[in-house]
Amino acid sequence: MNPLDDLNPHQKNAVEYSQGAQLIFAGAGSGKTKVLTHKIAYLIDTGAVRPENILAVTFTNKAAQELRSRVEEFVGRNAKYVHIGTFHSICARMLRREIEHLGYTKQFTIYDADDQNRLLKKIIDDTNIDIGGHKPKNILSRISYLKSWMTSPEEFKPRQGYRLEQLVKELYPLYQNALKRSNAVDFDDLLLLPLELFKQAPEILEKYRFIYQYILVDEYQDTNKPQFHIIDLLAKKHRNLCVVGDDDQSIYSWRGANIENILNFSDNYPECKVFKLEQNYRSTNNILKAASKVVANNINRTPKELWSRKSDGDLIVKIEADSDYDEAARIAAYIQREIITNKRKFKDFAILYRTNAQTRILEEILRRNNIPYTIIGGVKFYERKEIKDILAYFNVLSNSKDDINLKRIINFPPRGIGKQTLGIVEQFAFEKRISILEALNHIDALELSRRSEKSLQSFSSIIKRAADMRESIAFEEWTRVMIDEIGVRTYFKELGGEESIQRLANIDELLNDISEFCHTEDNATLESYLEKVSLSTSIDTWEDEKNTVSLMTLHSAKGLEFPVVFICGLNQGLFPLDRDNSEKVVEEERRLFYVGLTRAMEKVFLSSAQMRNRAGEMQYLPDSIFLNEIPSELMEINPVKEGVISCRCRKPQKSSGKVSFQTSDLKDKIVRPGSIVSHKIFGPGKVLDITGVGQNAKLRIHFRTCGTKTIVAKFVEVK
DNA sequence: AGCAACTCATTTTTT
DNA sequence: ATGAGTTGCT
Repeated sequence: MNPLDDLNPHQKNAVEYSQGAQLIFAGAGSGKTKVLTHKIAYLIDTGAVRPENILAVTFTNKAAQELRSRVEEFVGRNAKYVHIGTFHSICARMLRREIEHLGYTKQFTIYDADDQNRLLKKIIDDTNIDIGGHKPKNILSRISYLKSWMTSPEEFKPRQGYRLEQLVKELYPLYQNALKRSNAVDFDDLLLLPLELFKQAPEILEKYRFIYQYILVDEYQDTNKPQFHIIDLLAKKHRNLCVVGDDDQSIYSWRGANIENILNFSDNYPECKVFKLEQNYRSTNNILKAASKVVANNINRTPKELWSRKSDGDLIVKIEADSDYDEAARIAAYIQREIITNKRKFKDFAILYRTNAQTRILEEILRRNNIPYTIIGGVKFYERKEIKDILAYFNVLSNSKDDINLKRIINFPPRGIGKQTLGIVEQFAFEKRISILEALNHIDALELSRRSEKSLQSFSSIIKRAADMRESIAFEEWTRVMIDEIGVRTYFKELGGEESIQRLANIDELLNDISEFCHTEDNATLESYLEKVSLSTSIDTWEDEKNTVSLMTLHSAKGLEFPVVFICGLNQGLFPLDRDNSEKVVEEERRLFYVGLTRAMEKVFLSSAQMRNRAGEMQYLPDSIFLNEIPSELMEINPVKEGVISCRCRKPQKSSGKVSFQTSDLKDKIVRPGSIVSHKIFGPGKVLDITGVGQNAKLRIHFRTCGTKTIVAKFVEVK
């Protein structure tokens, strides 16, 4: 197929224009990915640019994969040479090659939120700084925000009387130093260090300018300051820069995304040509009208008019529920109704919400109704404890300075290295200015009991053996041997119980993942695998062909489309979420709502619940102001009456099979006096009486092994 | 050193 | 309603 075929005139103009800077305002569903795909193919096809000289930056790895496979349809194997990836993955790859200029080694570790948290906590412990009630996580998010605006520790001016800001001022430089000492970078560093590199070594900038002669950036409205500078520096010479975005879909200002980047693009590239794509191919007209009306309430935007040739379609359905449970039940009922009356499949539905905390109830109700679902987001696979522990071994093997990961595993599985022993080693390492792993080479110099010394020796030799093995066997095989060496499997097998079985299954899943990686990646190494792991998100691993309902936050839904979309929790305080009610914040929430509405192809359901359980207490919340912004003639309220919706009364049933490893088991324990239960330590026993209800009820249990004890319900298994 | 159970605070969104 | 951090027992 020709890259200029199958395009509307506006799309065609945008594809054809390939001389210099270009700004494409692409409304929701206007064929943005299509234009990017065709444009890359066009550049290659016409011989204007060689595939290896094209850089395309997308928002998620999934989008990158999709773009690559669509380009492949045009240009075949040439697609392989196009540089396509997210800002973070492209920067990580660049740093892997060049970071030594900045005093790190190529084996640097990418720290995730949990690693960052451990690192900051260690600093707080070591320095005895009193953080008086403030949480390390909050301090970190402030630091991250400063970094996303490129404010250095020295430049940051805390306001008088703001304790949190004083703490940030104190801890930010220490945190930064600690990262470097650990040969580690955080997500913000991935964007900042390339800029540092370009400044310190202009020849490297030249090199990449030479490689990336034509640059395309997707979702440009959500780029932040460092991202802007990276692109700007790279593009400055050839000035072949095509940015695509939609200011109405800018939803990441809280992490430093700067909408001005797109609104003021022509200030930096005065020669740029502006294109607008306003024909929507995704949604029915009613959906589009509603979305346009909503977003028109925002002041800070470029005016635009989305239109569609599609029919009006169904009205938007407003679901008015009594409670959050009722809301979930009604959603479940509408899904079943749509499946029966309109022959839809489970995978046609997405349920979108503002906060991850809303998943729990939805999950429970869907499960009770035998509706298969996949949760995108929440606890990610690679963040599970047992997985992170194994990955910590891998990280330590790659980067010997990584004390944070080393501390995770020095006593996992338990080998008798406690606080005391670790403290001695840490102190020694601190004094000698070496890493903990290096300190283990001098065990004899430490004053330790025979026992502790032996434990440390055994840990140290596991690491040494593993390091030696890396030389001689391939990565995939090495991981398998490693997992045996570590003894995690044996540990969980001996520990027993339901939870251990799940953990063992997850470890197998990890091995499968590694093996798949090794068979798809050209040169799979420990480092390249770790990089993939640290940069992958739950959206990236989402299998869209699986026939399940998708549950995710509105943020995660960006860039996706579904025939039927539910947006739930449309209550004032929850969506828009209240933290401070400045107009700027409401505008971003409104854009988020706009993003949600425009995900839908055929049908939208909007739900609110009068009463919701928030942080353990019931709250009455009025309807979201956003609901009033949709013209009433486009909406029908509770079209199906109460009697029809009865599924919430249904009895809990076992799930219809494996839904996903992210789905946790519903605990339907019914305990009464006389029930036989089993305790992990004390074994089987008979319940004598019960005080309280639910998971925290206290049970008096007579155990065969050790007589009568009082145990909290959640610690026993019902027979 | 290790685990069971308590207390207390906690709900934004994520690369 | 849950989880993290911590205590207190073995």
